[in-house]
Amino acid sequence: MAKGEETRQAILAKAFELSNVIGVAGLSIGRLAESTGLSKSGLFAHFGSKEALEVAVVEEASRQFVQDVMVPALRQPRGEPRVRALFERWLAWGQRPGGCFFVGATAELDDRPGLPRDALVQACKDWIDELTKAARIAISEGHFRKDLQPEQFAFEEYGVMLGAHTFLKFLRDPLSLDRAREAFERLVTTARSHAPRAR
Amino acid sequence: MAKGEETRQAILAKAFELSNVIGVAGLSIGRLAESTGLSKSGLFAHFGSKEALEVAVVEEASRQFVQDVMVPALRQPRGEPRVRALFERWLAWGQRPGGCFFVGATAELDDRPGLPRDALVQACKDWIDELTKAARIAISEGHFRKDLQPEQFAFEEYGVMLGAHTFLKFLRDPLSLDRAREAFERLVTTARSHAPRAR
DNA sequence: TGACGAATAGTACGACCGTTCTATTATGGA
DNA sequence: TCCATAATAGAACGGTCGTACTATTCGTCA
Repeated sequence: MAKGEETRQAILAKAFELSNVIGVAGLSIGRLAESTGLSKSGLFAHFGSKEALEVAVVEEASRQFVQDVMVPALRQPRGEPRVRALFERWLAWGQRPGGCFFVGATAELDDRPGLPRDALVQACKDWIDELTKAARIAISEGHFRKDLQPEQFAFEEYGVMLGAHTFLKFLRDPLSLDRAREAFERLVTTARSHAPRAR
Repeated sequence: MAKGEETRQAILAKAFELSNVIGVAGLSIGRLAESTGLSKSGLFAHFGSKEALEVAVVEEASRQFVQDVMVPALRQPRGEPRVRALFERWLAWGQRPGGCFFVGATAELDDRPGLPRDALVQACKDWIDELTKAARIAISEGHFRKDLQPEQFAFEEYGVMLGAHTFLKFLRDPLSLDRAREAFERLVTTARSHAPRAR
């Protein structure tokens, strides 16, 4: 009883680590079995199907994301400090070996309907929702202007994260993090007061 | 002589169409042969290897991108109009069935060194370079403020595009395009005059 | 300690992958 | 028109994939 759950967790930890680099769909059962020291069929028995394994990996990634990014950031004071913490924690998360798991998995699953996709969509929505809520709190705390749209703020913040990821992991631009932080500062600055309506 | 080139082009057109949905790496020679009506080996002979086929597909995508996005946008007047045209043309490009080819391919190839990755990196850099140049011209035309960093502008613009793509194709958010356009307006607005340095 | 059930290994299957080799067909210039 | 050659087809290869079935080993509780 305890033994099975233990190895299952060990498999998922390794699976998440590998998925970060190869991708969720790219991860094969044979490869995963080899790097965990289990037999192919022994490992397979824990999940029943490749699809179920993928769902479990997405859930494992979500678990780690909550633990490494969300929880510490939500311990910061309400308002702008928390908004900043969410962003900085994500930057650190995105600098793992294979980059951000969710960004990589998004492209793999966006045109492949099924349970893994659904699980991933949910995880991303939860994250965006957290960004939105943090912005909303910053408004109510008086840090951000009252007519700011929290959803729009989250959308733009998410875009900065995606840009940072691409410039860092794909284009290998050493200025990636600096540019992301500057973009974030501009985002926060115009969230505090109205952007100039020039022309 | 002409015949070979003709079918090769027909193959690439179909390959690009399929890649847009399944991905560059996900596209298999057998599947591509079937949907072009050729035999597997007959098709294979045109490229010599899967890797060479992938490179050719990336080049075909670049060709179409230049034709559909870059050329029409570069016909617009120098300065802000051209910056706007580049953005709007990209939005239209990203609304194809499988979304933007390059965004999808980026995630597939970012951790897989090789010629296809190199070709894709070059294509993306060319695009970002074009965004940068357009911003630089807008500065020299007096549309954007003199101390704007064109590279930073391009980074942020690229981030908005990535966000639009994810919200549209993955999260299926119907407000995606509106949010992207609003983010772009904020970008342009703060490019015209300094953002307020509150605090 | 013994036995029962959970956990794991072993093996095999059919499908598809990229690739190679050889044979056939189509094309275009002398 | 004929023929060298380009273009395409066909069959087969070793490999890996996900999955099913059966056998063996192990952990746990009476």
